[in-house]
Amino acid sequence: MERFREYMRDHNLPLTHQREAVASAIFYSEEHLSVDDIEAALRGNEVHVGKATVYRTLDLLVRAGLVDEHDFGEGFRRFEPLSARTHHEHLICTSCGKVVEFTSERIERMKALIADEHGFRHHHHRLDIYGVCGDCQEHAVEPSETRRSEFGRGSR
Amino acid sequence: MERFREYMRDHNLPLTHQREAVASAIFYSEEHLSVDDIEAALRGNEVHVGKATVYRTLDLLVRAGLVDEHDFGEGFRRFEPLSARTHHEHLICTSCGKVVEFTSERIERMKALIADEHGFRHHHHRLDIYGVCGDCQEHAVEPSETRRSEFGRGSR
DNA sequence: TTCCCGCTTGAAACCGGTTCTCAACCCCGG
DNA sequence: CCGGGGTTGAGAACCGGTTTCAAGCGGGAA
Repeated sequence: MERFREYMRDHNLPLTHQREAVASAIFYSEEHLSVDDIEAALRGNEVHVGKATVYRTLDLLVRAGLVDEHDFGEGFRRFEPLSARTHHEHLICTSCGKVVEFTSERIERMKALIADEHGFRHHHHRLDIYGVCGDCQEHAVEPSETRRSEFGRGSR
Repeated sequence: MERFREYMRDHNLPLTHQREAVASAIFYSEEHLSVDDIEAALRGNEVHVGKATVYRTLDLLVRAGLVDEHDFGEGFRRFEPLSARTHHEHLICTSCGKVVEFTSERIERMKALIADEHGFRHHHHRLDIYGVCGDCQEHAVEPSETRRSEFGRGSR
């Protein structure tokens, strides 16, 4: 949060109530928030924040390198604070939607290697593993072969 | 293509001209096709295929496990035949959009290991590496720090 | 402190991909 | 060849996300 204020100062950008509200909503959450989540968290707050401003502030935060943007194939994006934590990958449960994070030093090294091999200047990457988490494996109907296609297209 | 007809037969689904047209458009292409690409390829054909049918048939093919669906962050989906080829990952150029495929036995092994570690029953995964390809590194303006955020949100 | 200008904001219009609706149509078993 | 249930197509609806533009602020200047 302090880093956010610092960034705004350094770039001569006005620090409005709306921007602070959106930023704190993200920074004080451990979740991967959707725009809906953020709007819900802000509802009832003393400062009202419109949808457009939420999107604009998220853009700003992503550009500032303070927030990371994800697409889990739900049809909309999710955001998470990129505090001091290192880059990490995601394990996504196709049954309940739970997201578990993990890191792998070996994958970090491998991605650079592979990009090199193909003449690419590596920039960033994304590794998402989809599966069924332990909880869902227990008290769940046997996952059918259609499970995968039911997940991932969202509700649009 | 034969596997497609087989699937339809086995599931008692009518094999219409439209479905055959869409299926062959995909199966006879080596590219990652968008719905637009598919419609363009079908234009001028003797059988006319509506947009809705293209989407419905793609759904069908994905569910049948004959086609794979990708989201490269362009704002729309792309599809590719999942013939007999093994699973592969993607290297995506953030400058020209070129997609290079690669496989890595080590990654295959690692993903299973990681899923296990967290109690997940692994199902599928996606590894996309974003960077700048060799061609674009040469005759391109020096990639600015904003390049990443400009890419990935599509043109919507 | 007050003034002022430029950046920010919000509501609503807009956009483009995808899905839904429903009447007309076709595949296919009988 | 018939009949009916699944399929099709045009367009409307839907839904994230972005743009528009008039009104409103932030914060440096005076």
